[in-house]
Amino acid sequence: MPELPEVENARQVLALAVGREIASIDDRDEWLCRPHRAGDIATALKGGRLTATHRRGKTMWCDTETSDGDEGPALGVHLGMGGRIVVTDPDGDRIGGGTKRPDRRPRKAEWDRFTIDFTDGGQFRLFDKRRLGRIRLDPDLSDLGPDAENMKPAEFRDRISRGRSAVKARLLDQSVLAGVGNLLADQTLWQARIDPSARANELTRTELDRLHRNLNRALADAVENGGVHTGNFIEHRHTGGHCPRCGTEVERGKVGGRTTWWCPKEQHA
DNA sequence: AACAATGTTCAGTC
DNA sequence: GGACTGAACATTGT
Repeated sequence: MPELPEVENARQVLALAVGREIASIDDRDEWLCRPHRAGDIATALKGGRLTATHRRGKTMWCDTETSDGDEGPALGVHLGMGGRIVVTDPDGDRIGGGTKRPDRRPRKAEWDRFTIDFTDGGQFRLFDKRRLGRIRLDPDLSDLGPDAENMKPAEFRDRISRGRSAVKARLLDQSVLAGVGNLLADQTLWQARIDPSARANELTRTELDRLHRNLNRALADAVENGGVHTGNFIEHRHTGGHCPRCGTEVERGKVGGRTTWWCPKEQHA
């Protein structure tokens, strides 16, 4: 689930945990809480509270303050491939996240990989089946490019075309710009009618601007419709799928290390 | 059983 | 040294 639109949604849920006093923390999963040892995060934050939430691309972090009111370490939260944020009220009911429908999918307790208990009885949980999410103190953001949303056209052109690799690989590179994932990249390239394998530095200015406009459009659509999976190309992204514009059967390959689908008729150099 | 999965990182190569 | 590529990572679902 998590690309920029999903993560922004998760951040808004996380914001509902701000200001609540931390009673205890379960950080026993040393894989997720790397590179800390179990208890490190609990010790650092117990008695304190989250004071603000931030997001850049797919990375979130919270400012914290200690029980003395001093500034505490930032709490980094990354959803990985399939993590979700859960925040509950004192009754244990989930809050935030738009849809109030209780999820009926089976959920195992051990899939809650990190938990904060607040003194009011509510919780913050990182739910992550695949265990590729990350919780860390003072996360290093220095390798993250600017957030993919609201980039200036010139900045987008410069950063994307700076490298010689496939344009899709540039879109996925979080140090070039932060927030685009595999689905959003395929959706954007299809909308822009650009071959995912095209060398980034060989794109014309017109193509780069078209790519940028369509990234913004795909982003806005995903935010409005509730996720990158709602993109109108994504549903055709499977064997036997057809381009919703021209009807050509979509092709599948590997670009930028990820499975890639595109319309071979409309997306080529 | 084998493979893919909406992500990141590390080792290896040019 | 930088840029780039592919495998590895842990786990689940098909």
